[in-house]
Amino acid sequence: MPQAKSRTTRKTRIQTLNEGIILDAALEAFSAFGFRGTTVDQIAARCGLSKPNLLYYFRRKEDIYTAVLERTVADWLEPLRAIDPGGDPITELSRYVSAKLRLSRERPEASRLFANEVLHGAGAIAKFLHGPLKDLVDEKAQVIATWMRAGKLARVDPHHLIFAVWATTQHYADFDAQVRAVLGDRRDHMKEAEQTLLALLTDGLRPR
Amino acid sequence: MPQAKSRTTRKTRIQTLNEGIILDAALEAFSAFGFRGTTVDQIAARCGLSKPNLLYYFRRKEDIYTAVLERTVADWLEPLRAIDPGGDPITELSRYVSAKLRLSRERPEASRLFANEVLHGAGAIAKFLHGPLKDLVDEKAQVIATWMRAGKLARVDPHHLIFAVWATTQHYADFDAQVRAVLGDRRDHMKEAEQTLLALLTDGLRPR
DNA sequence: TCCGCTCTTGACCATTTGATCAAGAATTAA
DNA sequence: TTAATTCTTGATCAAATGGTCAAGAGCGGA
Repeated sequence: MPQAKSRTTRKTRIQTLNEGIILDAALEAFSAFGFRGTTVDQIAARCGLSKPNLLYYFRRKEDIYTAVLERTVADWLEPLRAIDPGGDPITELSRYVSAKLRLSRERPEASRLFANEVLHGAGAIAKFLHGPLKDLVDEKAQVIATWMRAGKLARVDPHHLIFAVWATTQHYADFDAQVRAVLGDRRDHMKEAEQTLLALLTDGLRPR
Repeated sequence: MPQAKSRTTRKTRIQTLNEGIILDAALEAFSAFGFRGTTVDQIAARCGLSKPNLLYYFRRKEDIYTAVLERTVADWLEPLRAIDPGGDPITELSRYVSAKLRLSRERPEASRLFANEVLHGAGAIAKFLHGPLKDLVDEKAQVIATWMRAGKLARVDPHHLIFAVWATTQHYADFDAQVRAVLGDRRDHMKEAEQTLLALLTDGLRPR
């Protein structure tokens, strides 16, 4: 039982390798079908291991799920953390939008896994949401509030501003099926999405 | 088998009643746990009917699901359809945002059911997305484009503008767990949300 | 009231699925 | 090479679950 051992012993070469393979396959499966909609057999088939072999590395299906979530959630904070209080406000927020949009395009499964978890109550990541996430959001909301008090940004609620960025950017990963249905097979819609979101964020719709 | 009969015969009083009860319970269950995550027993328990009784009104679990989806999806188009080409652009779009936001607050389960379906590929509503939804969006995008050409709105991609409204408003239903975690138990955050979204949409962040 | 139709359910079935285990194969350290 | 450890899997199990069925209860129109 590698889980028990790993507290004291270093991980084997094969262990590291297979855990990675399993988590990759699990991300695809869980993000596509959800926790209950995914079977251990599916994950096993997807990564070419036998079902008992999966359960050798992760004792329970739930352990696979939480491991995948934890690996995903880590990257989630990065772009927000990168906002620089010393930078130009519009530039910093635009970079944030672009970074989140790039994540949506490059790792849509991760976004969908996260979305699915939150959508269903976020039971498995409640601690993350109330802890690290809330702390970082509060911190950056303070930064934005400072910018606003200095007259560098229009005054809106910083928290809801951050929500708006999350919503609009992750939409392209989470609601991909809907976006594709509405836009048809238009190419490169992410480029147009970025232009639109940046324009909206900085100048809004009222003509100047 | 009431389904077969209903083609020719009118629905019984009891039939109408129970189908309503079942679909209400099913909406709660499916939106909370997804299709695979919901059991027929759960729905039955929630509405006080026996499992075989549910399956008397809806032969298969999937029939319950699609029935709930159809009932939900109908309301989905309404606010967008209400956009008036003859009205003031900023006013019309602001009303659209407010209407969608109100839906998120008053019927979050419906929003989450829809979100979950799209998130997982939208297999059960593909026809709706490619048909009625796309048609209506294209129509309203034309309206918005006309407004822009007339100089009444800043020029952005109308389709992505609509996506942005969807994303930001539905976010408060779909990602409720996250919003609550970040905001704490702040009361009435929907009021602040509305102010923020309307301000962003019309004027953006650049100070004037 | 009476009869036909609708409605309800306890018992049951087949399948799926998460999880276990013992036995053997592969790997590693000496 | 050898022995200890790690890794792998076919067979199997128990529980959960979607769905069926026959038999009886309830309802509504004549």
